[in-house]
Amino acid sequence: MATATPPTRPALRARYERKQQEVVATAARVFAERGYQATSMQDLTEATGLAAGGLYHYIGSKERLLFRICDELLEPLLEQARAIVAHDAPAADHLRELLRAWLAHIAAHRAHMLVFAQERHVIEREPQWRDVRRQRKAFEQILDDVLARGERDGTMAFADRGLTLLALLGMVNHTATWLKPRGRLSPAQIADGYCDLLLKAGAAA
Amino acid sequence: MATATPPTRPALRARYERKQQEVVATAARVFAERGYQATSMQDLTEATGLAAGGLYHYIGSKERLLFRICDELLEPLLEQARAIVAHDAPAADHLRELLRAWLAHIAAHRAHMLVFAQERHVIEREPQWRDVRRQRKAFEQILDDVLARGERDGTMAFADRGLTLLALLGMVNHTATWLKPRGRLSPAQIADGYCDLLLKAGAAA
DNA sequence: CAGCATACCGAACGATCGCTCGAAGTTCGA
DNA sequence: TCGAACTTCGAGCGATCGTTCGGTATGCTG
Repeated sequence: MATATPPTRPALRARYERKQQEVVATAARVFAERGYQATSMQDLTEATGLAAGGLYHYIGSKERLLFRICDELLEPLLEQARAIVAHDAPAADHLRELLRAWLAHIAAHRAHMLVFAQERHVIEREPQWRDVRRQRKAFEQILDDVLARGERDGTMAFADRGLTLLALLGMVNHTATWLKPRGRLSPAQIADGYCDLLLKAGAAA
Repeated sequence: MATATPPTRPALRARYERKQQEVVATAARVFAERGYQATSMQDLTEATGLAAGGLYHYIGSKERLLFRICDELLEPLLEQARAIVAHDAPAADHLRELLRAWLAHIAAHRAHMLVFAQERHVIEREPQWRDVRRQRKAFEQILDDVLARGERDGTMAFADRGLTLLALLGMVNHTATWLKPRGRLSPAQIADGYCDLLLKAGAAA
């Protein structure tokens, strides 16, 4: 995996990183629309306005670009999730907060999310994607822990917690495919909708 | 879209079609694992044991192959769904039957399903995929109709039927990514789990 | 058995792929 | 203000892409 060449002079570092992120965001949009493999570097030069050489100055390689997209998606989400479960609150409250943060994140990084889901087969198979897989796993674990805690303290009672978690992951991940900026429901409303769905289905007797 | 060259002699037609379907099934497996765009025709010649010429004898083109995979997935599923809602039964029974048929279909055509989900961006954008989009839409409409009927006759009461449908589509589609042939839960158990989730969440007051 | 439809091969085609690199232009720090 | 660091260009690299096609072998059919 080739690396880009960031400037050593600190004064230029900020400008470099801003432009780099701009390139990543543009690439994410194009990847989401056309698919990662189906997008050529030529497509990206057109979308970014940079020529081939200029593009590689910022990204290192096409795969590195994909990695960056995944990292920009998962890292801040995981950090938010950890912050939420760090403070004391009932499991149901944690679940609602997690879902709201998650949906807001998806809304703000819809293209990133679509690419991440679309390239599942790359992420799942290749050894160099182990860290990405680990981040995703860690996030899912946080959700499972919250559901487990709800079961343990008697406020939730799922027929099958494992299946419930998988259902939740499915519905939320799927959201990226239909979510529109000016849709009928806001990300928070969607999050609450999913949360109520789970809490009603798992209402303690 | 190039067309393959099926034999006119009826005696050979059966053999041709059997082998053709074998090729499609193999291709679906490889596509699901590596991705459609990332799979080269060379990969397919190795997976099928056919040389390039022999392969094209059966498939016409790579895109045609993708189309066949989608059609093999959607057409029989849609037919089953129509048969289910054709007979008289309570909405909840229809829902359960639909989910069972759907999950069984996913289990039997896991690779097809993964490819279909993975290549969403192709299917969504290109005009020649209109019929495929229409089939998917028709299936979703059948599901929505069942939920709407349940609301109308008072046996179901969803906070937001539209969101519930989207959640359902999400969780079921996502199932293909984690379903294992010898998993803890059978397709029917998963279907029932999802069905109970919805019915509990949408239990009439 | 004659003869054509079918099955399959594999070299080769033009196009396009991701990426490199030397050079030119620009900006920063001393 | 001068040289080094940085940014960007774009022609062009070797590799690989999906596909074609003339060929041969193997049936089926009359």
